[in-house]
Amino acid sequence: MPELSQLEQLSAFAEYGTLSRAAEVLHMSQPTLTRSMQKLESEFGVPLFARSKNKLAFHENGKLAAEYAKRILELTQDMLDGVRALDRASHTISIGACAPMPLVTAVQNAARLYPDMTVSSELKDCTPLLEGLKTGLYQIIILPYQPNDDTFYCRESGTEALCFALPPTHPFADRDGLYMKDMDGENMLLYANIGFWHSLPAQKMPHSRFLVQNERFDLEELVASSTLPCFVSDVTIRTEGKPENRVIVPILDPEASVTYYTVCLREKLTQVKKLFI
Amino acid sequence: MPELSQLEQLSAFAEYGTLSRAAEVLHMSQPTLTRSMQKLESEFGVPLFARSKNKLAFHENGKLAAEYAKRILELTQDMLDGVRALDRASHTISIGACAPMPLVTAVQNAARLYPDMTVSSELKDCTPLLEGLKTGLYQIIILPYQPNDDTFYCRESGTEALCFALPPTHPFADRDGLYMKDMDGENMLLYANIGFWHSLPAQKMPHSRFLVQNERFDLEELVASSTLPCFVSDVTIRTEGKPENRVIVPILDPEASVTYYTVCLREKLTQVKKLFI
DNA sequence: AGACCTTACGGCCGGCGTAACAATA
DNA sequence: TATTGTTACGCCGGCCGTAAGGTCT
Repeated sequence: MPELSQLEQLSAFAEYGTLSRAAEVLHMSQPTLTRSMQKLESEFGVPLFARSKNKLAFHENGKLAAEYAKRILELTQDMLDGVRALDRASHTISIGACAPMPLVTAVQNAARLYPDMTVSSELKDCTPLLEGLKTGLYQIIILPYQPNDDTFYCRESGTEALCFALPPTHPFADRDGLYMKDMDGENMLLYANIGFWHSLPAQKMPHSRFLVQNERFDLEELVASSTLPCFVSDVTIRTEGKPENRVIVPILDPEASVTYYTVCLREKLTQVKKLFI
Repeated sequence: MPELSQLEQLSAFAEYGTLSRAAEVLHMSQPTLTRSMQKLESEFGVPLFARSKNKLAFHENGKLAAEYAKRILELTQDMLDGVRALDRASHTISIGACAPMPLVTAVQNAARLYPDMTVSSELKDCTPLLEGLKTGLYQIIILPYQPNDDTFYCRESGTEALCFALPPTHPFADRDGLYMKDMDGENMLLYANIGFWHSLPAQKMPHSRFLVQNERFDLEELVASSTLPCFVSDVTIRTEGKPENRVIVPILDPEASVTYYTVCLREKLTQVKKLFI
C-alpha cells in the first residue's frame, strides 16, 4: 500500500517536472525523493516513469497515477476540513437574528448558559434566517413574528417599539405619538446595522433621505451636534439611555412595535434547551 | 498529514468495533494500534473518539472521519487497479475476430512481430467487434467484409471458402459444387467455435439438424467413424488436411466464400503497424 | 560548467513488540 | 477472571541527509 506522503511527492513531481525542484518544494533532499519514488513504483508493481540517464519523466502509467494521487489528496484534505468543521460546529452555537437588540441579548444568554461553547452571531433578513436554520447553519434564530411551521420550536422573547428621537425644537416634539407618514419628507440620521428595521423607514417614508452611518460613534456624534431627527427604540433607551438633546415620540404604526420569537428546530431542541427556559 | 496506513487502521476499527480485534486483523500488536490512533487524532487536531477507561468508541467526528477514510482507501485501490490495468493493456495486443482461422493466423503473426507483448484473442460477432475496437477493447479486429468508416484502417488478409465434406457414398459426392439449399434437410456434424460461420448453415439450411460438437477431438472422431456430412474450408484443408473418408465439394453460395479484412483504428495504427506489412 | 538522477554510507529517530497496569463486565 | 485500552521501556529497521558518481545540455 502506498502512503499519502508518497502520493504527495508524486503529485509534486507532476507539478514541478523534476525531482530536484519537487524535493526543494517539499523540503527534503533529492536523493530521498528518488528513493521514495522508486519505492512507490515498486508498490505499484508497474513502471511509472520513463528513465533516461539524467532525466525522469512520466510514462502513461505515471500520468494516470498522478491524476489519481491528486484526487486522493484532495479527498483527504476534504476529510480534514470536514471533520474539523464538524468539530467546530459541535462547539459552536450559531445565532442568527433579524435585529441587533434581541441578538445581543441572545448572545449574552448563550455565552452564560453554555460557557464551553463558542457563540457566533449574524444579522440577516428573515428568509435567509429560516433557510439557515433548516440547513443547520444556525441553531437559533430570532424573528419578529411567530413561524407557523411545526418543525420549529418557538418562544416569545421580548418586544421592541420604534420611536422618533426629535430635537425639542421640532414642531412634533410635544406630540404623544406620530405616524411615520407624518414625518415623511424629513431627512433623518440612521444607523446602518439595524437588521430588518431598515426596510420600514424606506417603505413608510419614501420622501425622506436617510443619512446612514456605519459607525456607532459617528452616529452619536452627529445626533449630539445636530438637530436632525433619528430613530431609537424602547430597548435602546433602556440599555443605552436616551440621547441628551432629544425628545422621544413613540411611532404609532403597528409595524413599529414587534414581538420577537426565539426559534430552533424542534428535533434539535435538546442542544439548546437552556436558552428556552 | 495522516497516512493511508492510519486510515486503514481507522477503517478497521470502524469495522470491528474494538482496537484488539482490529489489531488482530491488521496483524499488529494492540498497543501499536492505540498509539497510531492517538497520533491520527492529534493530526486531525480534534477528538475522534469517546474514551472511557477501557472502552474506545467513535464520536461524531470519528464516524465522519471513518467514512471519509473508507472512500479514500477505495479510491486508492481504484488507483492501483487502474494503473496496473493500464500497464497490462500497454503490454497486450488484443485481437478480436469473426472466425477462428484468420484469428489463429493473426495471433501467430502478432506473437512473432511483437515478442514482448501478450496477445489476447477473442472470437465474437461483427457488431461487438466493431464496438470493442472503438472502445479500445481490441487493437485489431478481423471482419469478413470491408468497413466503410474512415476512422478505420483496413487491409485484406486472406480468404476462406466453405465446403461440404461428404462421404464418398453420398449421392452428391461426385458433384463439382453444391448450393446449401441442395443439402437442406440433411443432418450434419458441426463444430461449435466457428465464429460468424455459425449463422450461415442455420439460415440456408433451415430443415437440417446440426450435431454441434464443442470438442475438436469429439468432432474428428465422429467424422472418422460416421457417414454424416460436415463442413470444412479451403483453409482448414491446407492447414489440417482433408478428413480421410470424405470428398470435398465446394459450396457455390456467394456467402460461403469470404475475404477477411484486418482492421484497426487509423489513429492507433502506429501501435500495430507491423501487422499490416 | 551546471543541472539532473542514482547509488553508497552512516547516523538517528520513530514505530514496533513485550510487559506491566488499570478498569470494566 | 477475561477482555479491553493505555503507558513504560528498550530495541531495531528504515528513512534521512551528505557525499560521490555518471550523464546530458
